[in-house]
Amino acid sequence: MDSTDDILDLDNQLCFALYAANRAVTSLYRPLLTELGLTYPQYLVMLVLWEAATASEVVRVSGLGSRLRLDSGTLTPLLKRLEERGLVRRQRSVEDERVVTVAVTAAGLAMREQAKSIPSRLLCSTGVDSERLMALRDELRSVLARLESRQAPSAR
Amino acid sequence: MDSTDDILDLDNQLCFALYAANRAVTSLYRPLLTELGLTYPQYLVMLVLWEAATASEVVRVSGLGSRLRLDSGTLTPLLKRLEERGLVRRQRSVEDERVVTVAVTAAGLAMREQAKSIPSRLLCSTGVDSERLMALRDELRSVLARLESRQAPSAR
DNA sequence: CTCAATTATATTGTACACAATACAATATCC
DNA sequence: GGATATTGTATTGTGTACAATATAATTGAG
Repeated sequence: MDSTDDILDLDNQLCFALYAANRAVTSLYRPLLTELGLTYPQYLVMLVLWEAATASEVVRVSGLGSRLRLDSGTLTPLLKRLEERGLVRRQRSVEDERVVTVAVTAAGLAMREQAKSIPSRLLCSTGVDSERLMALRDELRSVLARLESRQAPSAR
Repeated sequence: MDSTDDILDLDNQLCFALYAANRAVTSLYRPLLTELGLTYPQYLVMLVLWEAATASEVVRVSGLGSRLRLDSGTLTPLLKRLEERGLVRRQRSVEDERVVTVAVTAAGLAMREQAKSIPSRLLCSTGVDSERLMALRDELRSVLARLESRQAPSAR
């Protein structure tokens, strides 16, 4: 195997490390979120909506999308499932009928109390010390910011 | 907002940083892989198969799964699509008929030459220096190893 | 005022992920 | 050697992702 072959070596690749680590972490969340009946992306949506409810802010589908970097093709069916379960209310704006706002219901807000234990329980289940995880998080955020500033010109 | 609310703050969470960074990196690959007509997970499968072809090793579906951390429910349809395109050959073993081996065809091997340019082109498109990315990759790998050693006892 | 461009969301189709289950073949225990 | 457990892959169903397209409402130019 010559040196150019190493370039394609799977284990050398950042992409795969990210891909595998992401799925490993998601699978750590799975059992905890199953208790709430949420999937991982649903949990992320609820996090944003809980934050907005606390700050008394109105959230649109487009706002959720830019925050979570998801498009409407992903969010619309996800939000409809949360609405069917009574956790969320979708409402078309009266000023601009193109806009759909999303807010947690009382049941959705109540779920927040159960969700509060998740971050600390997850941290325990990793077996990795928290300073190291926070450093990793910061590095990921920094790289993400750089990537997004690069693709911004013709953003989705 | 009291301090316990911070725990659920989206931006504090490693999980989201991983989730978003993974999708951002995948979307950087997308245009390059589209030239080859591959999706990102298909590309990862091809990387393993190219490596195996070089080493003259036989790869099973289960081997692909443990390497990529994917199960047969994901791999079987993916491999069938690669087979339909003539990039891959699936063959049931004669010694043990439960086993299906997967290998690249001549066309699949030829694609490797085109794929060689991908890592360096991707690196350029990130705009992040490579030392930093390698450090991030190593840290992710290390955390992944720790997570997997924890969940290993009752692995999927 | 009206047509064109833009904006915001929804819909459709393809392709992962993964849990749950099915099923067939091999291995093992007695 | 036959019941039982294990192993390896396939199938099914649910839920994301995302490109491409559709639709409807708003904005803006003339």
